[in-house]
Amino acid sequence: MEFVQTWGSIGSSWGIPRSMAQIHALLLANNEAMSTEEVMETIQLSRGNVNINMRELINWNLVVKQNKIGERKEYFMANSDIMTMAQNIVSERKKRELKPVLELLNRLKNEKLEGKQEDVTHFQSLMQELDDFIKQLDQLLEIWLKLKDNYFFKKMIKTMS
Amino acid sequence: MEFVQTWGSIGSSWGIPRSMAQIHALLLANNEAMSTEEVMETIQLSRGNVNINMRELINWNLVVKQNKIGERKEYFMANSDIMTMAQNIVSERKKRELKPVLELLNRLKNEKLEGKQEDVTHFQSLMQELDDFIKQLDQLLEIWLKLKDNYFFKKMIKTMS
DNA sequence: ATATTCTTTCAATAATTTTTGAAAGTTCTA
DNA sequence: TAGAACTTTCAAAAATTATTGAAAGAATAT
Repeated sequence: MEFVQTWGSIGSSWGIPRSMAQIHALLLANNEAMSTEEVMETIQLSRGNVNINMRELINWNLVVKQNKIGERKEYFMANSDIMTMAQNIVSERKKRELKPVLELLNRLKNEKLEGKQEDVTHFQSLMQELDDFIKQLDQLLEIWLKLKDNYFFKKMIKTMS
Repeated sequence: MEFVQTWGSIGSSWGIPRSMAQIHALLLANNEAMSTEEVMETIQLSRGNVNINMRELINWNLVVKQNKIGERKEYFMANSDIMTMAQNIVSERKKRELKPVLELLNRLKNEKLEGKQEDVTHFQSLMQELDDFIKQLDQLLEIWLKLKDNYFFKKMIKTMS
């Protein structure tokens, strides 16, 4: 329960709904799949809340539906591989937040602006810098995903820290 | 203004107050230091709001105070190096959010728990996995900070993407 | 076809977070 | 020392976001 609460408030401070993070934590901690009812009771959330956030967790690929044979009820289970979990969270937020920013930056970078030449230049080079930076960050993430299981990479990380 | 608005809503969706991000964006975009009054007028925020969020930006090392000679008023300027900016944001959030989680994980990892042996083991290995993961992420960030300007590293990033 | 069991929806409500602005505080000037 | 210029504080209000729960919708069994 303490883990569930903490995970919830961390999520919350990063812009992820508290309940969504709590449900995720509960499923992560739980050895086997749980039904909506079980989740509702364990962390005291309404049916609608669990339903909506569970769907979101499924969208993010953090949770999968499971059916038990002979039962109509749906059960849910978290993907328990942490790396995969992180990957999914990163790629989901990238999709939602990185792309729109890049579009804006590129548009503003090239837009004709009124004002003192000096100010315009300053603004446009800021746009350029931000654009470069975000792209570099994106590449770093890609590399990490590609190399995370690579022997030499792990060794390098160990050596360097 | 469009940049300010967008930066504001991105900040907001990552758990950073909208006004704080807006003020930051405005100062970034502006070639020279601005006074509280100027900020208030430009983005229509109350004096208190600007004051409080400006202080926070200073805490995060994203903004510095400046004094113009012969003037009593304080002026503010954003640190315009994007890399430094990113570094400060990362280290600030690390300080606030990473440390508490690591403490929790370590405590729970070692705590005696009641329940089925199987479940306890599952939970404890989750704690271990999360702990390892967060540490690895932290190391990756360190390496990035160390190597970001390194010629071979940049080349590697370029090659790999 | 109807009942039963389970899931989904969404308008209303609640909780949380952010923002305001007026008053108090500070610093400097004359 | 009073007064002007500026900054800080924080209780109250506003805005935003999350949650509820009852009703409607599906799917299956009898």
